[in-house]
Amino acid sequence: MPRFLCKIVRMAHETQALNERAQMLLKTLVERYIADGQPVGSRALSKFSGLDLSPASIRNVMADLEEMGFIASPHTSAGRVPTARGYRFFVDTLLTVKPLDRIEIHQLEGQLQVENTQKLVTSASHVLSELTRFAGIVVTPRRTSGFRHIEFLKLAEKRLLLILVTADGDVQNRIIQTEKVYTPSELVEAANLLNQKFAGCTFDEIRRRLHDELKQLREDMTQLMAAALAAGDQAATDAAEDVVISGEVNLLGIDDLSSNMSKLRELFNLFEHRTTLLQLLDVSSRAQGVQIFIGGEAGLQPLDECSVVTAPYEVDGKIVGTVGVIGPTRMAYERVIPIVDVTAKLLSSALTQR
Amino acid sequence: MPRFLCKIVRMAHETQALNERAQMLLKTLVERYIADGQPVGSRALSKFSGLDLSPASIRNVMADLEEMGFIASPHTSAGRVPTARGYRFFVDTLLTVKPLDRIEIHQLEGQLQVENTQKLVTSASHVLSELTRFAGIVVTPRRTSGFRHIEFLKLAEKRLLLILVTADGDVQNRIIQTEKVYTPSELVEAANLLNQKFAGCTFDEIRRRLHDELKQLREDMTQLMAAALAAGDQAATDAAEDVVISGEVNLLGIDDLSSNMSKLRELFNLFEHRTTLLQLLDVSSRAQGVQIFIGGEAGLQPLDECSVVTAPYEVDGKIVGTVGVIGPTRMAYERVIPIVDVTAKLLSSALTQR
DNA sequence: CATTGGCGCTCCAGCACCAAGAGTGCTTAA
DNA sequence: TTAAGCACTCTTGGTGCTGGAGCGCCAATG
Repeated sequence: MPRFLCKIVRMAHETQALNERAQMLLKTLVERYIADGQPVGSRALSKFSGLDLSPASIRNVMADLEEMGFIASPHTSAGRVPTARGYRFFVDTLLTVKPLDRIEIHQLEGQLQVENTQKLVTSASHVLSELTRFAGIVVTPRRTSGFRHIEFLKLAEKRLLLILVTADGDVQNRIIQTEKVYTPSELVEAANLLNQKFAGCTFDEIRRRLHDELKQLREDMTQLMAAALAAGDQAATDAAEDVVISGEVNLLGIDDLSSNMSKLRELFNLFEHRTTLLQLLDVSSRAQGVQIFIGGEAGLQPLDECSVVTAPYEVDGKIVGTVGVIGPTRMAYERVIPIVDVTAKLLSSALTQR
Repeated sequence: MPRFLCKIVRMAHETQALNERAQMLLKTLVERYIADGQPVGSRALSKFSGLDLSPASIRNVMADLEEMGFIASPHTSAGRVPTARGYRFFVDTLLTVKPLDRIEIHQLEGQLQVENTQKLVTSASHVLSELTRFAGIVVTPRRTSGFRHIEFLKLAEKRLLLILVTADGDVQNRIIQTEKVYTPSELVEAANLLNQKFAGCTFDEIRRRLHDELKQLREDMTQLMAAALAAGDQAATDAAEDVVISGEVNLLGIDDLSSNMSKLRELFNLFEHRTTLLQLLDVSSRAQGVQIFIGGEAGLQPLDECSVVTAPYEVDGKIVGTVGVIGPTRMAYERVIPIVDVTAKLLSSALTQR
């Protein structure tokens, strides 16, 4: 039993009511529908289920399944289509995922660019979209707000460049306008002070502790410090978590989605509205392992006919972000799930090494 | 006569053949078509041209215009639609642009984020897409490959962070793996050497000149230098020109484009293929002032039903990049042109100030 | 009693057909 | 040169028809 089946909502009456045959039929129905997108009729099901039942018998079971809300028919005389609930049950208890084989994992690993965090995250998103042919999403890790090293660099008379190496090795830079003209040695002095006394602290901490020492400092130094703190603070919030999306284009080709243009537009608007997406993905980062949101389960209308498959990734055992895929609800889950799973793991190990 | 009408291909016979009346009619035809997207018939033209001609007379002129390739009819009994050539003539000699008023310019100016080059460019692209409701594009300035300041920072035993301030004030950083463990003072020494001797040079120059001095340096120093140079080179190519696009979503709503899905997909694929786009925009940066590419004029099929309006921007009088808008050929040029024009100018002045 | 075959019913997709409307081209008259 | 009239063409929207797919129900069957 794979451990990423987290949201198992296996209500008692469901498994009771769904005998083996019904489950089997639901399974093949969903599989067939995922495979070719057409409503599945009793005839087809009788052929592909491997159960050696006549269409008539199957019709009875299908009627039951429909009553229980697992499947629905678009109109009177079409085949049946899985409902969101049907998909849910399918991925939770019927789905059999085959893990990626070694070769695929190696390919995937090779495509990650490990030069720096930014590139790593971007390439992960890219790989996800390439492999699944859907949209890949990665939430960048929240930066720890502490700093490791600070440096002042004189650009012009009254313009300084503040270089800030954060605790996790990323570099931020900010231009500061000053009132006074500082000499290089003053700048070095200020930087040294900050580095020696406060390296590793958050800017809030520094501000608090600096307050006590402020009296012993010269006026101009104080100003420089204050500017540095403000800039640092801004840099910290600036580097807040963000979400990287790639391969949105792929979704244009999915006919399930591109049939109604307005839905598609909403979806793409959602992509531009990072914050909303972030909330959804934040939820997923609280759980462990692969999570699947089907249709509007996430509470966002634009995702009506989409599913989101996510998995958190971690640094040194602590969850710091989420990777995932957004595609049509009618997607090949047994393929997408291991891809997301493995990507999360590779990302974790790549980040932990550094 | 506005100076951004650069590509005036006013062949002699064209202006000769197009008497004032024909020009007037072509103008109102294009304007009407741009306004409501329907083929324009002789009746409508007679009403809106202000020429007090009967539909029958106008039909004669329209027949001429069609023969000359300025307009075309989608089918026998529809109105007429401007051809690419018709649009061309329209924007080149018939169009009257009204410049933005002061208030709009100020609004626009307020939306540009001047914190750093990256933000400036991104916000410019954003502003363009917001104002025109099409896709905004900005080619980031090519970085000058020289450097202003170098700094080494020890991350771990054998891991260094190379901080590189380029001549134009942008900061790059690279992680370097070393073989030897360097002491902080060694790092300072190396940085000082590079800063004092080579500030302002390109990395190629440094490499050449360093070659002579290499003998006088200790072995470990040489290695450090080599690593720095390699990283610097990579950073320089890495920060090569790139193109920032925003508001692609807007194009989903344009019914001219979203009618045929496959075209739309091609278009979005083009957006992901930065390099191709870059070539097109590079061409535009050779000319001065606003340039307009109509339909496939740029030589790219995906842009069949699109127009591209571009303008180069400059730093200290030297053209360093291009801003522009991609939208449907049926766009309100008299509005888009000044927006692009002003954005380019604002960007220029914002960049020159720093 | 579960399973099956058969029958009637419903709905959709595709096609042909028709009428209305819009707009043109051509011809003729002022 | 301009205008008016007329015949012609083409699109658009609506209607009606047919074949096919699939279901529900019912009775028969092992």
